[in-house]
Amino acid sequence: MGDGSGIGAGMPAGCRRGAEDEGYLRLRQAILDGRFLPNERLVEADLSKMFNLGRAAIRTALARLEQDGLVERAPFRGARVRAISLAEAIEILEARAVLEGLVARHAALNATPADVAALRATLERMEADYRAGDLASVSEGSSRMHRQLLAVARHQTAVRLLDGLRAQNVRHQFRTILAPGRGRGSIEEHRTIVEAVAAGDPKRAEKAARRHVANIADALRRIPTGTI
Amino acid sequence: MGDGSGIGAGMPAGCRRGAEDEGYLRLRQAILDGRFLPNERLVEADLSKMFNLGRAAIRTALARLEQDGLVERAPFRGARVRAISLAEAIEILEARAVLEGLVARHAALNATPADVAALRATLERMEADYRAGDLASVSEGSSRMHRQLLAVARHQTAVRLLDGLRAQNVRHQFRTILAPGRGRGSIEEHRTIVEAVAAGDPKRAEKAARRHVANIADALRRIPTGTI
DNA sequence: CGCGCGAGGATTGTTGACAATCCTGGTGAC
DNA sequence: GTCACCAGGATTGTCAACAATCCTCGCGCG
Repeated sequence: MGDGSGIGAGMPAGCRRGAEDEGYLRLRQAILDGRFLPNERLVEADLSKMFNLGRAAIRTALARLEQDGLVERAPFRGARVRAISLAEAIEILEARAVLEGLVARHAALNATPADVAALRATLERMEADYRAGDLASVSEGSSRMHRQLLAVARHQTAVRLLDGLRAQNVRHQFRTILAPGRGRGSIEEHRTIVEAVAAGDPKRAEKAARRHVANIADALRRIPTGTI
Repeated sequence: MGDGSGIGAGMPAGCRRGAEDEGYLRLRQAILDGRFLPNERLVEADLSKMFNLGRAAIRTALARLEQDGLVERAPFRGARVRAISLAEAIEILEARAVLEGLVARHAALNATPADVAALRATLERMEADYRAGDLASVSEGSSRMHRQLLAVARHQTAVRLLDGLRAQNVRHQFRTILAPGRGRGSIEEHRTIVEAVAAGDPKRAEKAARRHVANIADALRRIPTGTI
């Protein structure tokens, strides 16, 4: 079937893993992008047609996503997007807080001057975006900084865990951005982390990162039971 | 080979999840029990015969175990037990340290008098085992206490993450038990945690738990490159 | 009118066979 | 002797069909 060719059009030949992995990655991204609602059923046949992949590939992708905590599966009843309650989102943020603290600590220990420069550049861009009122870009900058810190920390285990956790509460993320006044504080918190990393102060870096994520959790707690 | 121990013969019909889950659980347990060596190849056909399960069930089990970080899979080259280096084991312990700290903090906030009594009972038993020179039982008691703390903390996310992490460095675990003098110190650390939880002091409980796991990591660091 | 209940459709779980790919061993040229 | 190279076997990836199970809807009964 030539139809399969259309799938990963933009992908270079360097794609190590076959269609199986592709199904996993694309389905995961689809869930993260909100193209499937929480509790929406994920019917294997539908997904198979939608992604032009065999049912087997879809099936293993669903198994892996279940292990990630992104979908739920019941024996003969199929898979559905796991709905993450507010309480669970807060739990996830609590776990993220301590892990991001660990990352910041290691980042402070390992950062080179070049790393610090890159972090500062990201921070400046966030400030500019904030002054321009572009909150979406501020949020994106925050993601970027987290990724930079992960890279600097050189801690594969923390990377793996945080990837999973960040994916899980991506749906609740946008709420915190809208919290009034949160933008300003968020940038200050990022600055504190960067400065601690720049100073090579692991304890302060850890504390700052923890505080930052804990503040996000508090912001979530403060927004009671808003719809979706 | 009687190792199969009579496949699923004794299982009542009450098994919630189908054969698929059974394959996952049994294969996982087999890896954790060391019945497969690190880097050993996991051939689907062999496992299928060994566990009397279809190749499909084995395949999804392997996919899930890969997501757990217990096996590695390459596109057409099959799966093998992931070998966890000493460096990675230390990373995992670092992550565990902060997460167990989180658990201890929540345990201190949630513990009822009955919970505290149960924790103290476990501690006493560990002391008795230690005085009797039964280090294996001491280690088991330590596991038991961790499980109790998880139950008291009521933090599903932390439970999930720690389950995965503890499974991963089960292979390196036995080394730390043998570290000279570690047993005594370990029991003292457990006592510190329990007392902090009993006092309802979250900060102290977190610190104590972190310190405890950090000490295990240090013990690992001190044993250089011992074989296996 | 409410409710157990069975038939039918829909969906998943499983099996077997086939295609695609990788690894191993041997062979020949230089 | 060493290296490129190519069959042959072993193993995984994929597909289509079948069996098992669940959910829904309509029907008869109290």
